[in-house]
Amino acid sequence: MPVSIKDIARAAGVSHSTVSRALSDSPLVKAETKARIQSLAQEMGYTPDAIARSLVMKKTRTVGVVVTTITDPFVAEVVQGIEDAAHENDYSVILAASASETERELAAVEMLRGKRVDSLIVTSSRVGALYLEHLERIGVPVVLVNNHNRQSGRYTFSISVDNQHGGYLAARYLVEKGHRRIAYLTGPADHSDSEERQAGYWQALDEAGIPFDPALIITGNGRLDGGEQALRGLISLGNPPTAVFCYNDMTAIGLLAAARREGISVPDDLAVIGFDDIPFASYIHPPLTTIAQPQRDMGRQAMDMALALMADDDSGAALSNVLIKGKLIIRETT
Amino acid sequence: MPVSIKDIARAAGVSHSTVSRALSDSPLVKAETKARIQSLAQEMGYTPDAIARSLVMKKTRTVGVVVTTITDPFVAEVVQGIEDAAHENDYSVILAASASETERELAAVEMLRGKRVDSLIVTSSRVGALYLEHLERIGVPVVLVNNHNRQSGRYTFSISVDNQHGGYLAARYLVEKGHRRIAYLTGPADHSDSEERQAGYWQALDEAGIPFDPALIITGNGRLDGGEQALRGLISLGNPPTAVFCYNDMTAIGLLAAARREGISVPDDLAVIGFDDIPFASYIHPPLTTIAQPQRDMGRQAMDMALALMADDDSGAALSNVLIKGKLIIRETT
DNA sequence: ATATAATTTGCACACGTTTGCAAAACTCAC
DNA sequence: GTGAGTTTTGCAAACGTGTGCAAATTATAT
Repeated sequence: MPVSIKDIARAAGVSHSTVSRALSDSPLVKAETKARIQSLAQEMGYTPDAIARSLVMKKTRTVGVVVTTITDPFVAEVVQGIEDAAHENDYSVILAASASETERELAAVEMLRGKRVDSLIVTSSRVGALYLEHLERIGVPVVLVNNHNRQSGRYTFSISVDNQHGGYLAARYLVEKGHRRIAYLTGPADHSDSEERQAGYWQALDEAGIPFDPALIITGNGRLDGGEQALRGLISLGNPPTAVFCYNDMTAIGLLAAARREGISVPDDLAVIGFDDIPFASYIHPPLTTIAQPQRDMGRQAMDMALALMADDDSGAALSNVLIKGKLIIRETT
Repeated sequence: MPVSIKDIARAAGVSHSTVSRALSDSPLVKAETKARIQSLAQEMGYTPDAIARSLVMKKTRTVGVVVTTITDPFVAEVVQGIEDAAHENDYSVILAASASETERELAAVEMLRGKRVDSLIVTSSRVGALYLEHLERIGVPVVLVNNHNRQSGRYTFSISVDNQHGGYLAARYLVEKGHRRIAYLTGPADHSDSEERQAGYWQALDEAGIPFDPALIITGNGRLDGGEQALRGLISLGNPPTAVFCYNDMTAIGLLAAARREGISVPDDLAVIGFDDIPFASYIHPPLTTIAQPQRDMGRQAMDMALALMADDDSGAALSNVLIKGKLIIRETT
């Protein structure tokens, strides 16, 4: 049983109220008793019970973070950014993974609601108006990472890369390099990220007057194995592409590995471009051309946004959705 | 303001005790009122306040997980394993990163103590008896991942790979391949993991009658850039090694990238072996030879151990430290 | 109809904090 | 030494739950 404020009170011969005040350095308590109580608390090994405090304060100083999987390096970077900013502001982070299953995602949100988190940060979930509604039900500020929300409510904002712009950048670059048959290797189904990147891809093709070939849209899952398996689909095509724009770097790296195994040389036989610029991207071979997102910084910004939203003052009022432009990083797979 | 048990009581015309019992499906309340209350709770959008519940129950159904950085794929896998097992058992996870700074690690533990987590899982921290003492101070079960603890107390257990054995396996394999000058590229200072792996390396060299050359111990940091920078130190050696055993895969991958840039061919000029078998290991080129740990499963096991320790029955009594043998996975960097 | 047993409900307290308000203890001036 | 003012302290209520125990209601047996 941890030592409580009452234990200290008993030891010091004062009321627990006085102890409470002394420990919060209130001017209402005499300097010497304050000192006495504080050192007493110290030696008794007192740690304030955040649970009890939360109950009366109606603040938990905790944010809930829901991710698909922490195993994706992009997500990991974002979460680390969140954790850094949270720690600096004395907040803590409850992590929940959805495994991209709607049911589990909802369960996570419900659990976080029960734990009375002060705010919710959700990264690349399967979106859906239906879902946003559920999010708002919990009644705390919500910030979406890479889930641009059009109709931001009073308390839900988003910070995301401009997916369409990024997709456009990637595809346009491939076009400039002379490619005409360019495939898009998608992320998991129903993720808005993937759809938006695809829209940018279309835009670039369209602009270049390249007709759209539905056979060039290959379904992936955003993971290494997704990219790996996708290669088959590509080479089995009668008229295979000369370049592939991948939903993310993981997918691209999977694709690269499969290509090498099949003796397909990159970038000569097949150009590959990714999305995210995860730390690994520059360490693999050939180093991956990609669209960079400031991942860790996006995490920080998401947390900062949540902090502003949670603030009592009106610092949340000035907020608006943040749309970050990704940067094309040219390396050696294109 | 979320709806409370009292709100429901008022709406149902009963006392809050009855509502409490009805919602926990107690046999003490009449079937029909129970049903009425339950559906009422449903439509009023009630979510039990875990904070209040924790206060009286003295259980938070929460575990604290402290890691160096979630950004390390090995750590991410372990944490995902923990999260999976936690979710299945209706536990939630508070994540805290230490950035390998002792001060921050201690702060994390203190914060988790304040939040009254039911248990603590700590992965690859900087160990130290001094530190373990701090861990025990919090008064909840502690399970260490990859921090073999010799003197396990009643409530602290560890699950880890047999680092020395793994290091031995790696170095012995290099010896078998004919290498005589084998370097060890360490992890961050003061991490016991690294020291133990190094001990295994020594053992293998010793067994092979290879004299120990202190110049062949290069300091890394367990990250990509650490491996990258270490290459300089290696090639500047008058009598450079023909093989390197790296503390972990990240380090190895960093080293590989630098080697390629310097025109050093792997494995011909330099053989490289890693540790962990992170998902990327088989996707890079050349695919990395490494010592595999069942990362995700270790996470699950850690959580299971914590669950047993937290159980009221004596299922924790049968526990002992778990030492897993790593497996040598031969790929193409050796 | 009455006594008794069985079921169902509510009262009150507890968990560890914070805080408004009143009471107590000091301080100072006269 | 008395009074007013100031500082310091403690009482009590509150936050949202769970639960032992007594009270109230209902069912059962005679």
